[in-house]
Amino acid sequence: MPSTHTVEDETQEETFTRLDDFLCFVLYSAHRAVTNAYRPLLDEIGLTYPQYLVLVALYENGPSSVKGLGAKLHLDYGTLTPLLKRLETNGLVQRRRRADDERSVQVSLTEEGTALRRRARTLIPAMGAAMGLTTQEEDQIKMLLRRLTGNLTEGPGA
Amino acid sequence: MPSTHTVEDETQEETFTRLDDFLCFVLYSAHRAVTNAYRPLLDEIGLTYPQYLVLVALYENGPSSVKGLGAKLHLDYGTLTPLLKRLETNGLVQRRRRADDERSVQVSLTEEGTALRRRARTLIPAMGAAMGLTTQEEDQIKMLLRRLTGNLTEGPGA
DNA sequence: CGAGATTAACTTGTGCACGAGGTACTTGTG
DNA sequence: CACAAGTACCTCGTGCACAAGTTAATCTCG
Repeated sequence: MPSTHTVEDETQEETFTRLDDFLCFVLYSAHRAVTNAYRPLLDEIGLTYPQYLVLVALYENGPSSVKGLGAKLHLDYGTLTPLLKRLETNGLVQRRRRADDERSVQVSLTEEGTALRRRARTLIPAMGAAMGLTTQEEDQIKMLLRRLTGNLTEGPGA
Repeated sequence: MPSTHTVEDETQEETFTRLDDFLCFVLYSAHRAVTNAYRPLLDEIGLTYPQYLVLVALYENGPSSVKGLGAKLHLDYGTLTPLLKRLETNGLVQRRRRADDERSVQVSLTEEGTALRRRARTLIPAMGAAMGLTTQEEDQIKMLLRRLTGNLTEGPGA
């Protein structure tokens, strides 16, 4: 009940979806709840959430270009470059220009970075438990959200 | 297949969940896909995504304290105070100290802010269409994500 | 009433996330 | 080979998002 409404505009009153029913808001809230839940665990190993994802991606795919990481994580250079520099400063990754293409920067995990990613193995089950959903429910969310993301980024599966 | 693996550590190889199967990553990707899809639409009316949510909340609940907005949106003062100042600079909200409690700041929509929120009424159906999910699927996501958020913020429904 | 606790809001600092603009290297074409 | 186009990356500016520390008003209760 918008308190600023006066009697005049009752012509099309209350056709407004409630904020709590916005899918985008539910998604936004859930995302922040999840990253906030990860935070204390990641603080212990000195990582932020996006940094953690970068280590996971590098562990999974091996040495990658910045472009490749961006494609995997859907992030651009403006986000990745400073993030990777911080990881390098902390000794977790190495950044090197490729000899065969001086434009490209090859990012690879150091031993310390590899060890840290392995140490973070416990995070997923810990978070899974805290979320309190069944495996089927998690799978259902993942399936629907992947379709949503796909539709929004590649255009509807036309 | 982590390329940095050597033969020694095959003891517990491949117990690592793939990044694309992280629920948190799926959620993070979907959230960013949605806000990126909103961006061009919001640019037209000169709002950012969180600013849009604040206008929606104010329209729905009427004049609110900063604390009240924070509770509704799960945001803290460090985020809201500068955001509200920008909205005030743009003439969309008014900020006023309450007479009966000088600690509290009452935030209310201006006429321009009210008009803008009404103008943004078309965003929800437009985005809903772009997401390409059925109403049932959207309801399912909302239901599951609300439970997830609840479990993570209030602790499991113990 | 008055000292201490509480509360509402603000400020500062760090780190994403993204757009726009810039640089250096490589490729394609005449 | 030269030069235009394209590519990979970096930088800068804006705006969240959050933690930690600060200020000022209000409440508590002795």
